[in-house]
Amino acid sequence: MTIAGENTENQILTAASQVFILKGFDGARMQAIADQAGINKALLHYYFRSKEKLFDAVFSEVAANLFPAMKQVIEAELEMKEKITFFVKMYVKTLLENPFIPAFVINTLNTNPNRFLTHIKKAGINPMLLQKQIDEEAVLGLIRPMKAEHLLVNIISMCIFPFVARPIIQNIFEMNNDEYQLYLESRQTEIVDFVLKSITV
Amino acid sequence: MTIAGENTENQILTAASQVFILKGFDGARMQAIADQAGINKALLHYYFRSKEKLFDAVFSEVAANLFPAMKQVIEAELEMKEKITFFVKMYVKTLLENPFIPAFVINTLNTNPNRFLTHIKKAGINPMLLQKQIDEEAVLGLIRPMKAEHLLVNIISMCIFPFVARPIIQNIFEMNNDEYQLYLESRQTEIVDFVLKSITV
DNA sequence: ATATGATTTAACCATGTGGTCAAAATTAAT
DNA sequence: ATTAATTTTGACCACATGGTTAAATCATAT
Repeated sequence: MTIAGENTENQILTAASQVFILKGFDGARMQAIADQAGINKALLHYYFRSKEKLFDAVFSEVAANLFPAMKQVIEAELEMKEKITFFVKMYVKTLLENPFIPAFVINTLNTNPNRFLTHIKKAGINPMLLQKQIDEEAVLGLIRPMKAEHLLVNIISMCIFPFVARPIIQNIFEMNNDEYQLYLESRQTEIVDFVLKSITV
Repeated sequence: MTIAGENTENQILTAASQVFILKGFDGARMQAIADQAGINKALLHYYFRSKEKLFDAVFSEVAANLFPAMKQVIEAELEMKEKITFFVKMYVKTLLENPFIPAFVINTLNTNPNRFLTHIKKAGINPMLLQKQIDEEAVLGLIRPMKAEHLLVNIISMCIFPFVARPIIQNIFEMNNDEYQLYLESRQTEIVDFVLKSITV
């Protein structure tokens, strides 16, 4: 077996990622993916039986790259404030490298919920651990008591939202593309500040 | 001219809203809209020339209902902390009544940016005013100094995100639908708390 | 060199899709 | 009641779309 097969498969996956992420499942065209990959449309069906299967492959890969890093930080051996600092900086950095992923996931989530649910395979994040740490540190007076499901969602919301609502925000605050890039980068420290100030007793 | 025309037009708009919001532009089918409205597909084209035009009509209406309330609060004569309290409660309440709108807008924004840009017509929100108020109250020591584009985005992020990422959050924290509803409601006070604690000097 | 299996392609196919049109049905005007 | 205008419909069209197939090309082993 030559590696050409694997190679083509990867070409297809790369092309499919790009098109699906940009257009969503419904907006993506098999022909567009084939063109992007520089191959015949029939080859798509040779490697992946259907559009759905191809999408699943792409989505799995994308989703797989999204959660583990998160999980890793959350379960790290760090004081909560350090953990938050580290998490936000890493997460926003990841988003800066893949700015269209969040909108893609949200789009899939909401227009094809069934398609998503098959892929959810337990994000693997254990909020109990997080809550435990919050409780412990609260007792020590390091942070104020709080529910993990609010703290975590607050943080992630602030990280992700500027990526999915970019056109609106950019319009309201009249930023050009360069300015918005700087804005996104500045949010790393800004979010950390904002959160730490809030959870300090 | 009878009002029957207007009536049918509204029927169509209502049906179109439902289908577009649920499926997005690309996923929506004219036939599905016609069925939902209980009319013939050709009637859609009689009242609105094309799918695009129909979508525009829907999107205009949806967008029109989204910003003005926001603008109103932001320009109100209230101290910042009161303003935030009022804004968050009102905004989350609005979202609870239209839980699928944010995902719909984000979807449109990201998969059909051009379609959106024609509708953007200046959200009308003037961030300068907000910044001015922040600066003034910061001098008075009522709140800490901060950039409006971070404060406002932080707040709106936390309000909206749980509506667009619902399946993920619900999965991670293992909530059922009722629990999630309560969670969303509880966020009204939770977000206010979180923000006020953060901006207090 | 040649047979064998994997890979790639061009040409097709069935169906779905947005959109059109002429005729029917309904409403309004005389 | 008759005409004219508006609204609604069923049938239809051109084209796009996901998918198939048989043949061609390529690689590999003998």
